[in-house]
Amino acid sequence: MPRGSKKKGPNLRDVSRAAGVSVATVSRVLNMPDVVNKDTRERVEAVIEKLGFVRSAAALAINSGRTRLLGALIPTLESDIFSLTVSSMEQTLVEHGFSLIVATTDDDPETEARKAKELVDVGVEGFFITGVTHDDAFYDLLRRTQVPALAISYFDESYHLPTVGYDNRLAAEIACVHLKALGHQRVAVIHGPLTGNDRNRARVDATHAALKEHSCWFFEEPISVAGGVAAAKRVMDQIGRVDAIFCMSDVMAFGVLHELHRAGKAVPGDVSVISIHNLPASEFTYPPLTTVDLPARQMGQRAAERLAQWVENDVRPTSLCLDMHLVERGSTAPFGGSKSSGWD
Amino acid sequence: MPRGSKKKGPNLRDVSRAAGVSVATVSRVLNMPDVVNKDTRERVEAVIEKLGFVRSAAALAINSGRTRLLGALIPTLESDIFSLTVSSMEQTLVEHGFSLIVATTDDDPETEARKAKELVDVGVEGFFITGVTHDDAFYDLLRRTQVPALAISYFDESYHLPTVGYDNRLAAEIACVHLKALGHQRVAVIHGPLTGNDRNRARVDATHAALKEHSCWFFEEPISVAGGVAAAKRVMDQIGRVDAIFCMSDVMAFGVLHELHRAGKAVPGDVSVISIHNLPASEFTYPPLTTVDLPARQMGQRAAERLAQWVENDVRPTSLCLDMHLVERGSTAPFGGSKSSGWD
DNA sequence: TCTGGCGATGTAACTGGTTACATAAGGTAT
DNA sequence: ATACCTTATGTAACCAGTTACATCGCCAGA
Repeated sequence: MPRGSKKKGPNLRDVSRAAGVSVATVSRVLNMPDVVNKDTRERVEAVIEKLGFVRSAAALAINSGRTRLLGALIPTLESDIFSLTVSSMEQTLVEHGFSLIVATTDDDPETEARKAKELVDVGVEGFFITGVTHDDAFYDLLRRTQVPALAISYFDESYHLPTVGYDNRLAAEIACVHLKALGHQRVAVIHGPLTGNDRNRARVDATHAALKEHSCWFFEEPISVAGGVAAAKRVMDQIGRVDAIFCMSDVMAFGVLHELHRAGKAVPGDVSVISIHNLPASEFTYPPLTTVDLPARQMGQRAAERLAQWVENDVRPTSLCLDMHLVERGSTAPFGGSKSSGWD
Repeated sequence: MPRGSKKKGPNLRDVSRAAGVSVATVSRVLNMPDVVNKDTRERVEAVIEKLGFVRSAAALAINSGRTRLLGALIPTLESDIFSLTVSSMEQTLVEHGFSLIVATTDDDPETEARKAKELVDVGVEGFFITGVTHDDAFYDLLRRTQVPALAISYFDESYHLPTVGYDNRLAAEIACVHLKALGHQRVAVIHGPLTGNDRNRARVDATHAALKEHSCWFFEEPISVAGGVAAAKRVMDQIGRVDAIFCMSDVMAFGVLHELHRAGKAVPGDVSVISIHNLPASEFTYPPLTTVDLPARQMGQRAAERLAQWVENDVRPTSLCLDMHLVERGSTAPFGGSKSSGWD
C-alpha cells in the first residue's frame, strides 16, 4: 500500500508555515478566534481559504474523545413503520449536534450484532436498538465498550437498558377490547414473522390471551402489503366467514382491505378490519382504517433526546412509555350490522 | 471542562504495559497476528479481553486517512419514495465495508449545504445527493474538500457530478403518451412543490410540453397522501370534469384515488388516474394504479456501488441512466369507455 | 528603574494508534 | 568460527490536531 498515493490535503502545519505563524495560533484562529490579534487572524484565515484547508475529523475526534455519531439498528426501512421514526430521530439529533448512522438488521439478531460491531468500529457514541431481544454477542459488545444503548418500539421497565416505546401487549389489547365491544366472535389474526421480532410476539401473545374465549385463527405472512393480501386470501380459503380481521400492522391491513374488496367482501359490512400503527396512509384507505395509533414520530424524537442526553452528560435516562389510543374509523362496525354479499 | 471526567477505556499502552510487551507487539497482535509468537499473542489477547480494550475509531482513522463513512443527503424519509432507495443503499454499502449517515434536507438547498458541512466535519468520504439543484455553499464545500459526490434520482450527463437515476422528463412523457393513446383530452396534473425539487420540476416541464395541444390544469400540493386528497378536491371543485388525472408521485395518487372514490367517481370509468413511481403499495390500490416504474431499489444499489468504487479507487464513475417502463394496471382506460356517475 | 500584569504568540507534550527501522536471539550453511 | 538469514520484539517517529505552559514585548504603577 503506497503511502504517498493518498492525496491528503493541507494540514495545520502547512497552514502555519504558509502564514508564518505557529500551529497553536492556527488552532486558535479555528477555536478561539477572539484571542488572536485581528491582523494575524485575517492573515491565517486568508491562507486557510487559499489552501482549502479542512480540519481532519479524525484528529478532532482523537483529541476530544467525541465523534458525535450515533447508530440506529432498525429492522427495516422498507415501509413507513420505521422510516417515520428514523426521520424524526435524525431531525431531533441534528439539533443536539449528532449525526445518525442507519443500519438495517432485518430483525435478525446476528446481523444486528455484526452491524453493531461495525458501528463501534467507526466510532458511534451510542445506539438505538429495536425491541428487547438481542444476541449475546451484542450484549457482550455493550458490556465491553460501555457504549450507551437505548431500545425503542418497546416499553419494559424491567429490561436492563432504557426503553422508549409503547406497551405492545396493550396495543393488541386495545384492539381486542374494541372488537369484543363490537360483538365479534370469529377473529382472524394476521401477523408478521415472530422470530426475532418481539414487538409482534408481544402483540400476538396478548391477543391470544385477550381472545381466549373467542374463536380465533392466526396467520403469519411477511409484514408488507403483499403479505396482507396473501393472508386475506388464506383467511377466505381456509376459514370462510370471520367477523373481524385483526392485523398487527397497518401495512398488512392495506393488503387485507385490498384483497377483501377484490373478493367482493364489504368492509365493515361483511367483516371488520382493525390494525395497529396508524400510518399516514391509514386515514385514506377505503374504508378508512380503524387502528391503534402508535406515536412513531414522537418515539423517534423522545428516544433521540434521551440518547443525546445520555451520551452528552453520562446520565442514563429512565424508560418512557408513550401513550396509545384507538383511532376509530370506518373499517370496523358492530357485529351483525348490515351483512351483504356472501361468504359461501 | 475537566479533562479527567471522560471515562476513557484502556488504550494500547495500557495493554502493552499490562502484558509486558511493547505497543508495537500489541498492534501486531491486532493487525498481523500470524507474525507474533503464539505465546506472546495469547498473553496479549488475554490482557485485551481482561481490560476490555477496544481500538479507538478515531486513531484508526487518523492513521489510515479513512473513515469508511458515507453520507446521504435526501429530501425526506417520510414516505417510501426515498426509504426504499436508502434501504438498498445501506445494504449494498455494508458489502463494501461502508457505513451510511443519513441526513434529510426537506428539499431545501440551504439545509442541504449546512448538513453537508456537518457531514464533512464528522468525516464522510463521499456524498449521495438528490437531484442537480444545489446551493453555491455546497458546491464550494465540494471544491474545497474534494469529497466525491454522486447525484441520484436524476440523470443528466452534462451535470458536473456523476448522476445515477432516471430521466425525469421521460418518465412524465411516458405517462403522457399513454394518456394520449387512450384519447384523453382534459388532464389535471398534480405535483409537489417545485422549489428545490428539480425532479418534479423536470416532470412538470415535460408534461407541459407533451400536453401542449391538450387542456390541462396544474395543481400543487404537498407530496403526501393528504396532498393528493386536497388536490383531487380542488380538481373537482375548480375544473369539474376531467378525463384523466396525472400525479407526479404515487403517494399523491393514493390520495387522489381515495378522494375520487369518496366522491363517488369511478376510476377508470369516470376518470383515469396515472402516476410515477410504482411503490410497493401501488399494486394494491383500488383500482390498482397505472404508473411509471422507477427502479428505486436498483438506483440505491447502483449508486452505492459507484460511490464506493469512487471513494475506494479514486476513479470517478460515469453517469448511469436507469430504465423505466409503464406498468399498466386498472386505473387507466380509454376515453369514453363506460361513463357512469355524474360530473355535474 | 524595577516590577506586575496583560495580550499575543510560540514550544512541545499530549491524544491513540501504526509502522519504518533497529536490535537481539537462534539456527544453518560455509 | 564466521557470515548470514530468519524470527520476534522493541524504539521512536509519525498521523493531525489540541492545549498547558513558557516566552516576549509593552505599558502602567510604585
